[in-house]
Amino acid sequence: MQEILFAMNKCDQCIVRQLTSLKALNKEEVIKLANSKTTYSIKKGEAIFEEGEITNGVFCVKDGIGKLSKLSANGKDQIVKLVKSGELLGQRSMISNEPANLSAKAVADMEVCFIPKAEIIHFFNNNNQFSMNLMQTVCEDLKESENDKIALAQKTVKQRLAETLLYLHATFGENTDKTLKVQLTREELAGMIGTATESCIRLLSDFNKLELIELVGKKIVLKNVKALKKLAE
Amino acid sequence: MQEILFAMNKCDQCIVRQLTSLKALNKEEVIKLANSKTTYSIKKGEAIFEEGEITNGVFCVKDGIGKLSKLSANGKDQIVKLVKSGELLGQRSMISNEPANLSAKAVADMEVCFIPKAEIIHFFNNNNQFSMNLMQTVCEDLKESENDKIALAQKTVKQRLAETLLYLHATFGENTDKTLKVQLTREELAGMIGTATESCIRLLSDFNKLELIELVGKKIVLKNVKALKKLAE
DNA sequence: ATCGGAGTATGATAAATGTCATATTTAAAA
DNA sequence: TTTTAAATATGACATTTATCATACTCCGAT
Repeated sequence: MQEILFAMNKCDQCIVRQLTSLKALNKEEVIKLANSKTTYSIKKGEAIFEEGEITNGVFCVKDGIGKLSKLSANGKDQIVKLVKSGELLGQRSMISNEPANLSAKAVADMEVCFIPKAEIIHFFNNNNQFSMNLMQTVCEDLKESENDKIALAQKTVKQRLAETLLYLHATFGENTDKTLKVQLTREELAGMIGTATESCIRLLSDFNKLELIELVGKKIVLKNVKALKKLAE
Repeated sequence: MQEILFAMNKCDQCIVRQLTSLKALNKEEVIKLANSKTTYSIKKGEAIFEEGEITNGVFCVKDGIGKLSKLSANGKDQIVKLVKSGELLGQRSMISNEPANLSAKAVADMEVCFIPKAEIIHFFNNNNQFSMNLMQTVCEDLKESENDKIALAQKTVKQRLAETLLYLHATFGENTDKTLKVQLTREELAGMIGTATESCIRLLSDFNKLELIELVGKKIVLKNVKALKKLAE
């Protein structure tokens, strides 16, 4: 009994459970979850899994920021999505029974929990609310991806940069000195908007001169959110 | 009894059932399906649903070809996906409980069946194989969308055009005169690859001169698939 | 505190793509 | 068959973006 309570608490108090499909789990299921999960610490720059790897489960992000990316033929690392606390990683390839299509790496130190495939499938088959939640998460990802696709096809690099800076600000917030909390290199930022690193740097310079942003060393401060929004359309 | 058999046949013999998540349904469920579905004929150019509409169900494509697209601020219609016989439309927004993010229009005359949301949700909650199939379909769409995103971000218009022509050929096949079966206007083709109509026309001209394709009026014949594949990388 | 390398910045130039104007062709309607 | 509007094609040019070269700057390791 003591043990069960202990095990349960391990997941029961985790913030992630309030945010993901996992919120649909009942007490019994949470105990099952707590007993099968494994926790990992991932240092900035390290990989959680690599493209082509078979993961056999999903990773739950407890803390930190990660990027999902794919190395393209020309050697550029295209960032498809950033993930933060409360998101699941590797759901898609697990459900499709395929090796990972993307690599997952830490952009800031991360804490993640690994949940084996068998657990997820069990919850999926026995808890309608859970399966619906999971389904909705994937649908949300799909919508976002489709909208990104449209932006990539129709907006200029400048617009996409403005949009991405606003996204980073809205999603990950700022430090006390107003700089963006996610600290991506210029190369990573270029990889998010789909452009060359130099083009990205050049446009940041332009934005700086126009006082839309301020460059504090390698960090970025958004100075004129309204104008950035207008620029992004 | 006579009636039940009749109703059942209506969906039981439909090819679509062999291709979609619907293949997991049992006899009883197929009868339920047959009794609740509505069949529509959509003429080329007509809409099945428009962006922002609440559909309250999914559309099953029995025949023909459709496009999912979104009108962007600059007035261009970005095509996100083409659908053919055996695919479901509107699953995403139905599951997310949101108005449609995209418009669905016929590119060639279509036959579609509408299945009300209540039916789908019922199958989802009571048939694990169905819910898993549906989930896998959405995951497949997500993977495709992510890969499209990478292509848009990293490939040139020329590469994307080659890639798209190969996709149209592989997915929809050719007529007896070797021309592509899907007949998109140059504007639609431009909308698929995310470029200006004139750029698309110009590149088609180039491909024609290089004997990679042949332009037969408004129709297109792929003449050198190998070279196109190489071009697309 | 200094050094060295990665990351950032900027210039010069080339290449890709968009835009606007205008001609030509196609296919459907009269 | 002729007519006509829409679609396709092409030229001229502007703009955007990539590429290559080089310089600068930050920050951690020594």
